[in-house]
Amino acid sequence: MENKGIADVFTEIADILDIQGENPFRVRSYRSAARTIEDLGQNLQSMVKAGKNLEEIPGIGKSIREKIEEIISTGRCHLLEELRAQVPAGVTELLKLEGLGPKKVKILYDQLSVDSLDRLEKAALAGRLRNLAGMGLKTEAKILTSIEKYRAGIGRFKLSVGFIYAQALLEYLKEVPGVKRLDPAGSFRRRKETIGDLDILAICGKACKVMDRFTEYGDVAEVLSQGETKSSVRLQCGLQVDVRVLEEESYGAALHYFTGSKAHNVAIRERAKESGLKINEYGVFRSKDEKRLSGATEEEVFKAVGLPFIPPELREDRGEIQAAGKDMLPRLIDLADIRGDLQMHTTASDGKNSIAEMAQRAKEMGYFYIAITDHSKAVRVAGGLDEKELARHLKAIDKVNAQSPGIYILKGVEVDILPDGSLDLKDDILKECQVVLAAVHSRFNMEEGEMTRRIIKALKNPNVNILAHPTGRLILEREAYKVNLKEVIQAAIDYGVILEINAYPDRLDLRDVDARMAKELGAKLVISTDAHSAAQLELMKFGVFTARRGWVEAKDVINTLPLEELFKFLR
DNA sequence: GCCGTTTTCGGCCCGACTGTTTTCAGTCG
Repeated sequence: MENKGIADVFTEIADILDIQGENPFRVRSYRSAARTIEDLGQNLQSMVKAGKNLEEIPGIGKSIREKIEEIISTGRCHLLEELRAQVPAGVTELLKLEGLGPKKVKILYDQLSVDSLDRLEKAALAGRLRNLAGMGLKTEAKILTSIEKYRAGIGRFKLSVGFIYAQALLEYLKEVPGVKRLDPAGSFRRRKETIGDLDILAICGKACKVMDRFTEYGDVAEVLSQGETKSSVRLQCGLQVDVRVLEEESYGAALHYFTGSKAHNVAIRERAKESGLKINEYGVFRSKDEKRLSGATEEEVFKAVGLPFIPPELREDRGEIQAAGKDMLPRLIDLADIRGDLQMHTTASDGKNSIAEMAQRAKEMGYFYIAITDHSKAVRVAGGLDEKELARHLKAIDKVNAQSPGIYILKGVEVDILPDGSLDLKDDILKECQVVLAAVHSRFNMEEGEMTRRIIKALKNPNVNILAHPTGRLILEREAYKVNLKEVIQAAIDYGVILEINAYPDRLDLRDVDARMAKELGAKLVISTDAHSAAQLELMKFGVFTARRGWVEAKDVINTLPLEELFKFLR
């Protein structure tokens, strides 16, 4: 069983216990265990096999450890089966509806036997909800629209999509008279790969009409709530946006609070409590007399709990608070550290621009080098190159280099890893390349052992320099193929292969937690855009965000190096 | 259910907005 499957078991247990009105802290324990497991970066099954004591993982104690072992050895969880007999799965699904929480779901199930979306919809349409305790006409109508939205699959958005909407909205709000400051917070500011909504904080002068102007914004489909300090809307695309107006003196506390993550905030506030302080979105207060101590900047908030500033990307309660406490936070890589881009495509395969155009744009961006890495022939849909075509293409690169374009162009290729682990191009031509990326583009549905052997076999080829998008996932579209990533990373280290963080916003592969595992195991990384046009070279920032979320430093990443030193890592 | 520089028992983060309520519970972040 994969970690995700085990995490799902605990999420469902938490949902059912929540509906049953069980001790909320017990519920929280299951939820936090589920989250910890999903973020773990290491396979629980392998950990158990290796005799690791799971109770050393924070948030996992005796009871949950036993259940994990039960799930791994039997594929089942006794507690969950017991709970499901009391509350069917269709009931927990109702929790996903906006506006429905455990209390209302319990009432619906107990009093109307509502145990599915369909039955809920029928009950609402028949007007049978309005007479239940705590519900009325509005609740009934709201539930119907929630069902509709849920069915339409409105959910999370890729970070890159968030960037587009955030930029436009911030431009608009900036123009509102009286607005002094605007900052996006939330998962957007933490640069999470997907965002559920967009939080924007504002400082405004007196009588500023920012809330009115916000809810009048042209792209608003629906105003969800409007208050003096907080308003929420849903945009046409389905993205929810919240704007909060704050006082200058509490802006740092609010920025910290609304940047989250929730788990990070809880941990920080617990830490504050230990030293007799209370932290909320308005500031840092002394617990005993509520005296306000600070809160204008985030630095003040961290300082109050004895910590240095923690970059937003790290705020996931994945050890950053402990690291900050020991003054051992990583010095995270910055976009400015990047000196070149080592994966891109041209018109020779499926790109939109020529070698020279790619080089020109990269030079304008201040890069010192790029690698041109078109596809190999197995990727037919992308117009992949065969040996002869690649040979001609490499000559074309030589030609552009010879015209002194002001940037060095490495000759490269993205060669396909065939199902048996052999490469799609002959070694003779691969030897002519300065950068060989190897990547899987077919047969994603192999079983884990087979896929792991396939990739490791490819890494053993001495011509291979980089393993591109190592897990093959497409965010919100396609799961990663099954592979033992830890073994792959170890093989990459053994054979001197660099692991890619693919910056293309649909991929971000390695993921943040995987990149962190790779770094901690001692692997070297490269951040590349996989650009299919000159404009897409700008996507590098998304790869850097992912690296930062993975605790990656500039020294872990080879394309922060000057060209001469880069060559040392390219066998 | 988890956890421990006050604790192995007794805590466990905190506030805004909505809708259904005449003072608050539920939901959300």
